[in-house]
Amino acid sequence: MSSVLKLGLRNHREQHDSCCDCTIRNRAVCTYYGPQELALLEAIKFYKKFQPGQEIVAAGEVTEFLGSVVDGVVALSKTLSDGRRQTVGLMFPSDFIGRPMQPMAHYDAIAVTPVRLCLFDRPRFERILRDTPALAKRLLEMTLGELDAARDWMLLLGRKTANEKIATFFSILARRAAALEHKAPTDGLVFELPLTREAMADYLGLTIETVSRQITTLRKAGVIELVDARHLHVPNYAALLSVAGEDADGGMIA
Amino acid sequence: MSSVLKLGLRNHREQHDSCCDCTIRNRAVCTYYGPQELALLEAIKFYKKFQPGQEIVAAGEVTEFLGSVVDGVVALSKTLSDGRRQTVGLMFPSDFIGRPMQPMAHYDAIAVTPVRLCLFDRPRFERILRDTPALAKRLLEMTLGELDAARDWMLLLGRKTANEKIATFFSILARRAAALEHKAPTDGLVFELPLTREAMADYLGLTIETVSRQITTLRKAGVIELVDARHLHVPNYAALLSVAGEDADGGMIA
DNA sequence: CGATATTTTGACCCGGCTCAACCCAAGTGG
DNA sequence: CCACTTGGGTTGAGCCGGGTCAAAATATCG
Repeated sequence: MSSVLKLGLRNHREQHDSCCDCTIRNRAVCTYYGPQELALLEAIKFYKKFQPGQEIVAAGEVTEFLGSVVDGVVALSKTLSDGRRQTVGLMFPSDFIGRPMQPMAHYDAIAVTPVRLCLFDRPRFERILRDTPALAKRLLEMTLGELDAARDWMLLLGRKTANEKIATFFSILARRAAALEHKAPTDGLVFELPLTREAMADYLGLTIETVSRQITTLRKAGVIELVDARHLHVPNYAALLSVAGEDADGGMIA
Repeated sequence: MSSVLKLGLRNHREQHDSCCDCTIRNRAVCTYYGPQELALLEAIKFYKKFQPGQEIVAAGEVTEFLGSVVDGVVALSKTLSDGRRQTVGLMFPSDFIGRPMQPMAHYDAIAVTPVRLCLFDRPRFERILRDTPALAKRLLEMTLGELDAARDWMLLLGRKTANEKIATFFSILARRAAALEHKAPTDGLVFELPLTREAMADYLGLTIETVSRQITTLRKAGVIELVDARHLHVPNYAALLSVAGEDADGGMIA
């Protein structure tokens, strides 16, 4: 219930690290910034850690801060009054959390793994946003990317079968894992599933049981292998893509 | 198949109208522009009309133009290789079509009613975008709005029942119709359904038959009345919202 | 007016949900 | 060290909402 982005947590700030050797330096909002512009953000940034399952913001709250995911995975979710829940976005390192120019949060943000955020005070960030076009441009670029990803996900939610949903999700994780090592996905790739079955179900518009059953189905079909419940081995990436219903490398981003 | 935004249609341009008395002057990308900035866009804009069902762009095409919907409704859709189709956005007057900084279209755009677009040559528009922060700001604002709408729609696609989907869609159209007359939705509101049953099914992640059946169900429950197949009467807006599963006025935008 | 598209309705089926049991690994406390 | 929780994950049995297939009813249009 108590949101940490909401109010007065300056006391809990982590110490500064230099932006220059930040792991997300070339992918986050600050990408286009040169040294002196970067100093503007560096001056107002602070880090904050969250435990798995911890709520970062709740829908409807007024947030005082916004910023980037540095480590870990954050789920953005919406909930109906009777408890049905849909995750509308998974935020990985370098993704930006919080909506500029509109302080009220439209969705819950929950840490699904241990998370570290690089946060900025909202009014100060928005002033910098007004004054430096490079930041505005990058933010527009990232938002357009999010929009494309959201629309890809709409196709998945509205039209794909449970089996295709799981395969699509795994193929995206595989691509992401390969990209982190600066290469294309290869056969034999092994990567971690950062989500519980429940978080996967929320993201894919399914139930836990269906997620589990479809994973079993993919396993028995030889499309994937489970190292353990949280580690996946993809013997044949093309086969996975084909089950996912993507032609070649069909557009998904996040 | 042949896309009209793609190439060399300068010959088919409609005549200019003044931006000053444009019907979408205060809501489109140009909102924040003063007279002299507006002249920049005015100089390069042209109008183009489309018939219902006509394709405006196809996914994968490189588009030479982008711009605003002036009249009518455009559906943005994605299609799987076996033909399953999901509409990922409905664009109404003042909405912006086309992705700056990335010429390849990610989805089909199809006119669902007679449509008039106000178009700009891509390279020239992007130059203006670089040079005038007001445009960039407005575009960011609109894109963030689209992202919120897309995520709301993900909740609908992933978690709502067919009945709730239809009711939600109608409540949004009701809100939009009321907003056009600058007032809140009132009981007794009558408005047009601009979409065929098929287009609704594509948007809601359903089949035509289910759409038709659920409309009948809502009618028999007294939540809506059909003036004719394309005109809806809402005797009790609160009842409609309640069926839609929205608390009070739950956040939906487009 | 026939011709063609759109919408509605009916009968049936099946994929994914519900409910329930069970498994397993990791605490936790006596 | 073992008994007991606890939280994730898997599996099974049965059901039902929405899909499929088919046909009738109702626009829309030359």
